[in-house]
Amino acid sequence: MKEEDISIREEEQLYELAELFKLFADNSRIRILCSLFSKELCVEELAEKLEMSQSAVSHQLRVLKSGRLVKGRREGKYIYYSLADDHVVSIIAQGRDHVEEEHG
Amino acid sequence: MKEEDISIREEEQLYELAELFKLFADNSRIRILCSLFSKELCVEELAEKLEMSQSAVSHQLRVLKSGRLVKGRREGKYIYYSLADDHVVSIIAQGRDHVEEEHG
DNA sequence: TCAACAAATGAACAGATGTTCATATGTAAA
DNA sequence: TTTACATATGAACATCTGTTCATTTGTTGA
Repeated sequence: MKEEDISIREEEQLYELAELFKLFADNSRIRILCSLFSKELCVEELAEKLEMSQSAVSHQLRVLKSGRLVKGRREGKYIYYSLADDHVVSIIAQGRDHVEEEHG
Repeated sequence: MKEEDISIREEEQLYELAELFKLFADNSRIRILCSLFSKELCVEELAEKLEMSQSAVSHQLRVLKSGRLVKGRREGKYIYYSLADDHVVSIIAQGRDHVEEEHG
């Protein structure tokens, strides 16, 4: 038996980590998340702002919600979505730093 | 014309950001990157350690290299790969914090 | 209840992605 | 140059993923 610096426990974590990064690994989802930085928006507002169909936005919000990156708040006919977590902002900021440095 | 808090310049950045996160959004690639945290490894070492084929590892290293996340150093027959950038560690660490908190 | 609107959902489709298999390239030692 | 080994690469294939389209669910106001 040989030494491993990655235990089985950590293997599970790495899998979850990959799953987390998948949520950020799509242009539509990144744009949705960034749109929610400053204020909550309903589905139609997102769709119009991002020039996506209502259906496409809704499908992606579903993905983001199941990944606990956004949350929805019903107000009458509308459901307002916002970021579920400050981590979202810091993860994106970290990535942005990397992208910016590559151009420097 | 309506106000946008996301300029065209930023749209490009968001696209690049999604491309960056794609590199982390795969279990094989995450495992390769984490294996390179502590020390550089050649392709065969990675393949054995991660129980992947030589070809699969090589294909993924190509992706990671083109994304400037790893770099290779030839030493005779072997090519030793290592992380190209400290950002890799901090991005993964940031993600790990998020994953860990979700379990807490 | 009905009409109108907002959001969610499922099926279908096209495009992207990761692996395998076979092969080519590159390096070192005989 | 030959042989052996390390790595890279291209094609093929199966799987995954994001969008569209059609429809359903849920809410409000008449």
